[in-house]
Amino acid sequence: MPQPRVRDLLEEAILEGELKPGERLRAEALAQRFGTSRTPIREALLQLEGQGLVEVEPNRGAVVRSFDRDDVLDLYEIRALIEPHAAARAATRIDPARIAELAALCDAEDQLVANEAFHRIILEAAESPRLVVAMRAATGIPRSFRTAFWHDERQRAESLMCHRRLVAAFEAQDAQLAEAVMRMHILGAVAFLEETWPTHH
Amino acid sequence: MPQPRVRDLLEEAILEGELKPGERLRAEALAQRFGTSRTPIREALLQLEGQGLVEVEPNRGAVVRSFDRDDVLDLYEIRALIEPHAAARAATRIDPARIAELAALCDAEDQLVANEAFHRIILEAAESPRLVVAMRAATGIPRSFRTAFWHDERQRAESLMCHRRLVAAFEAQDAQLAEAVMRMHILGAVAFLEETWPTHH
DNA sequence: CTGCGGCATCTTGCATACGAAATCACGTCA
DNA sequence: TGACGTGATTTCGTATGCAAGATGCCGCAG
Repeated sequence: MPQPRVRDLLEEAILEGELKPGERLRAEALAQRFGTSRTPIREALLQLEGQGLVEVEPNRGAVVRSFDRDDVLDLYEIRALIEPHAAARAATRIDPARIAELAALCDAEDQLVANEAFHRIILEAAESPRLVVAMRAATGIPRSFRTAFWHDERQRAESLMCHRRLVAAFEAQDAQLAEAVMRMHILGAVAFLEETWPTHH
Repeated sequence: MPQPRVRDLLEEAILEGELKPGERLRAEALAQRFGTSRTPIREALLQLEGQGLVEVEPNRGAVVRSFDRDDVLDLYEIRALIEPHAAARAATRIDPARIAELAALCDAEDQLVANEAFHRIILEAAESPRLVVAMRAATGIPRSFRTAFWHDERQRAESLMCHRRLVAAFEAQDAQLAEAVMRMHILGAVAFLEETWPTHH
């Protein structure tokens, strides 16, 4: 097991919300926090910039990217594009063991974490390395932006239903169905976002 | 204008084919080449890794990514997904000045360079920052892999026709048409690749 | 009271130094 | 002859120093 790299620790800190959007990231402070020097921190920040999690301006430092309504909708529009495609590819490539994992995740305790794992497994099952990097570059946001979903009973039920339908589609190796369900799943999230996060602020 | 960053010089060198796929990238040698030290080189390599142009393995160094047939087809499959979407968004957002630029590019001398600019303008006109980074992460390959297109007369003619049709679609702000033409355009390239680059090696 | 200029301080960007891991070469032993 | 182990050399990863650019504060003039 490789020791945890600074990049991953920093990514986790941002996704967990310990470092908040808009917050200035001073290299020296982060170095102390992770018990290392500024060099690995700088490298991590540059990698995370390519992932859209931080913004680095030359000679002015890095800040955690801020995500307003338009950003998040933009992001989900790309998910709505990429993930159905990934699901379609996965339908004819995924192996039974993975399908079992997906099925298990439907009954998991922590639905927030389970949901992430669920989508990641499908993305990887698409067996398109480029698709993975495209998603990574486009879709990282702090989890706090997604917790709203899991507080709404109807949304949670619909999500779970979609996941179960996806498992069924994979078992039947039905690419069209998988694609359609995934598109509905993502667009459902978009609609929920637009409802609960109205324009007027 | 900011001075040319090492990252861009290195990217150019790879896209131009000066550094060939599979070639080992020793930090010290690159540092001398660009008249700098290893630190900026390391940072550039990590950024380009996120862009899919190089592969960095811990404690073992960086290599220019090799692109085999499957890689390139995988890449074009993602273009076929993203660029039609970008074209559809651009159709209702692009301003007339940009359309004029696109029209001018159809008559440009260097079709290889003009083609790149053409697609970049459309991508930016989609006004989706996430879409831009997704494309960048997914679609960088050395230009040598694309030169084949411009040696085939029929392919060149079809390409030019698609470009002109796209300009017309933008003038009419017809998102559906723009999307369809762009999809045909990219899938045409895929078909050409599959013809000219047969599986049997 | 407000806007501006200059100085002190802080932060970044790059170069360099040093320890650690990997690679390579060579000699030994089966 | 071939496989393996050991030492030398190369290359990477991290820490730190220093110069250049950015930030912030205070005083001054209008």
